[in-house]
Amino acid sequence: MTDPQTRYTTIVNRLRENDHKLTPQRLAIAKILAHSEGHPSVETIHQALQGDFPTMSLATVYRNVLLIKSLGEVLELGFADGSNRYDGNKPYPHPHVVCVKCKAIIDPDLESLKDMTAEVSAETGFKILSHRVDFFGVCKACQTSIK
Amino acid sequence: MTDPQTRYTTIVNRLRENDHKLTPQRLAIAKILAHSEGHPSVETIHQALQGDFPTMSLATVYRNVLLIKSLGEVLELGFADGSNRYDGNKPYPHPHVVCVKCKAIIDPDLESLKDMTAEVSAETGFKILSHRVDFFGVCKACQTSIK
DNA sequence: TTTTCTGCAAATGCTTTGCATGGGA
DNA sequence: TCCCATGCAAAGCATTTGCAGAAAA
Repeated sequence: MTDPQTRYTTIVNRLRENDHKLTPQRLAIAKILAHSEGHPSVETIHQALQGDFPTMSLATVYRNVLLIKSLGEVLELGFADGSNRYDGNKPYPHPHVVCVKCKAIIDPDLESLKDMTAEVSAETGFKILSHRVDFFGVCKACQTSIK
Repeated sequence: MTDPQTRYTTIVNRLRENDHKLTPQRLAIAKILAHSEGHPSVETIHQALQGDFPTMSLATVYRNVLLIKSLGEVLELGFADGSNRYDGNKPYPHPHVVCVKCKAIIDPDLESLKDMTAEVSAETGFKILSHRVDFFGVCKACQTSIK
């Protein structure tokens, strides 16, 4: 994981460079994205800020996540069920492991990803630019939970 | 690619086994899914059937794709732009290679996929159930095309 | 005949947009 | 001061659902 403080600074700088105002709401959203613990959804971000900004609207979260995404500082993960999750800590393509029960998302380090990319290239002749690699399963905690 | 005729028969049998009526609309949708040329969307399927069923509603397509999916006979591919595409020819998780220029989609055979799944399991402790592995790049033809 | 399926329209649920006010720079 | 940003509500969009009539078995 990248240092959240560093990521936060980077995002704020990028906002400044592009002449976007640094409102308290915007900075608060940027801070959450810089951490991106558990890969938050818009809903999660909104709820997390209810304490500090009781009147903050969902629209503001949507607008700012979209803005930061347009600056290339957040990775959007759209899923088949329509849910969108965000990662502003590692805003570049990387593998994910998703728990189908508790919806937790983990970033594994996969040694074999480089080899697989090479294999794809060799077999198809494609020049590979990016990827979306997700695994779905049940996390340790959910495997042992009594329910 | 699996023989579309075989896939069609399998889907129809599965429908019969589960006591679902074989309406003309349902069978027509099953036939398109059995071929799944170009990984059709609901919209695409609906338009393709306008000739034979001018009054067919989108709801019917949605309901039947959902039904066949619930029988495990179609793979749903949700993309970041919100579009959902379906594959009833190979209804199980498999890797895709997408050309970002001409939108061609290839199904590569990746030897390293099994190893990667094992690596994910070993590193995270997850019990892996399925995956979504897509690579994006430029195909051979588009690499050499003069533009 | 019985039960499911279809077509239509209304209702979702998530995301975006219009507008007037509020607040950065 | 000058605009951009926010909050609210309304509008969009793709998908789902309720209902009455139509069709499969």
